[in-house]
Amino acid sequence: MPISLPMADGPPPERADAARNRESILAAALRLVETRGVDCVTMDTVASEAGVGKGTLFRRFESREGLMAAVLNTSETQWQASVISGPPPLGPGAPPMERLLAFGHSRLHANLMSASLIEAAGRAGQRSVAAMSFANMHVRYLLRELGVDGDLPLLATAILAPLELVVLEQQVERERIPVERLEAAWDDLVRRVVG
Amino acid sequence: MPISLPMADGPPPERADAARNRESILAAALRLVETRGVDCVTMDTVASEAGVGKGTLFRRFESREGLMAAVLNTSETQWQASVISGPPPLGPGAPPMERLLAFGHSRLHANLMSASLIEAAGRAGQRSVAAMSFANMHVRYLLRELGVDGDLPLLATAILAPLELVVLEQQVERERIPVERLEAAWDDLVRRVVG
DNA sequence: GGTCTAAACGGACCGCAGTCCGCTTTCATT
DNA sequence: AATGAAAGCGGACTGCGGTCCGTTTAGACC
Repeated sequence: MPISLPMADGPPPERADAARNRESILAAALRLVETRGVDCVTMDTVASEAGVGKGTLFRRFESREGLMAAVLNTSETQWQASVISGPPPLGPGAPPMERLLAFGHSRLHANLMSASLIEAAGRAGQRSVAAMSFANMHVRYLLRELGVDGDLPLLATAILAPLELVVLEQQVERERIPVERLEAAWDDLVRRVVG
Repeated sequence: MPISLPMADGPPPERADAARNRESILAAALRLVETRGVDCVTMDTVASEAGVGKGTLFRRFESREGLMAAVLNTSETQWQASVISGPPPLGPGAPPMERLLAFGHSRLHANLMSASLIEAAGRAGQRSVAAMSFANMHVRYLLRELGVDGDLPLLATAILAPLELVVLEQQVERERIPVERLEAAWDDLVRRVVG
């Protein structure tokens, strides 16, 4: 006999139809993004493809940016998994400096890879606490491991900043700088900061 | 008697009415942005306030982002002037390291100050070659002055990256980090990089 | 001043993101 | 199984960015 005690009982559970709809929306969005490309995916299309009304999309995902952030999140999660438990040097097992450099390269490539999706996710992609704060936390951990001292959270942010898409795109698309040079420059930055 | 030699004669000159319209559009946009705030300024409003048709706006400024970038450019230009010829330590006269630190602080504040406008300018704000490449050039110059060697263009980009609005906003709005701490962390970064 | 052409103009029009509100479904309770 | 209320649903509707194209105008040349 469940009695209601005066505790914070969190957000109310999701209704069955709501869950079903969310999954089918996400699946439809993922499929459409893969086949047509992000820019050609409209909310109406996703809605009709998922077999729901437009209002449902917006109730579940807040905005187009929110939906795209959710799509992006699927690949982001996979990437995080390979950082946490994948093979070295990205995953655990390699010495910290090697891990850090591998991390930077990997993130650089990942960001360029899903560039259009990241852009479409916009602020929502940035502020998904998961995305940014995971990377920051990991870098912080590696810096501590390397014996760096100082304001680690902000130092981590500082060395992650050049890997942000806005910066990368300027360099790759506008200035035609080859990726290898970006990697080398990032390695240099890290060594200066750590050293 | 002007004869037409086979030379590249650049872009054709702007017609008088076109110039007049551009100015009145820019003035109207500036005024509206100041009074109502960026987010409440629609293209239709700007058009009617400037006394021109909507088509004219888009022919002159390409897009809403382009128009906002043009508005932003007016304050950006003032800022550049104070870097080039203002009083030290931001302007010339102070030792390079002091200038560099003053530059970072100034840019940090400037970015936060015109946050909404920068966001509204979006990609157009980023890629206005003037904005980014001026800052990069200046930092490059100061680094050279300080005897730093390495890939200076990319090193400059790297230390400018944490000052980008996307990064700052995450820290200030999301993580509630006080500005003074951001300044201190940037100083620390610079000192590590310069060695 | 007349004429001719390229440039500029402007507002009707379109597509899409996002809102609103009356209807439907779920499910806890009995 | 019946019931009631809260959560969910969906599609018509709005507002804005952006385009299109028939009309107007600047200004070069005669």
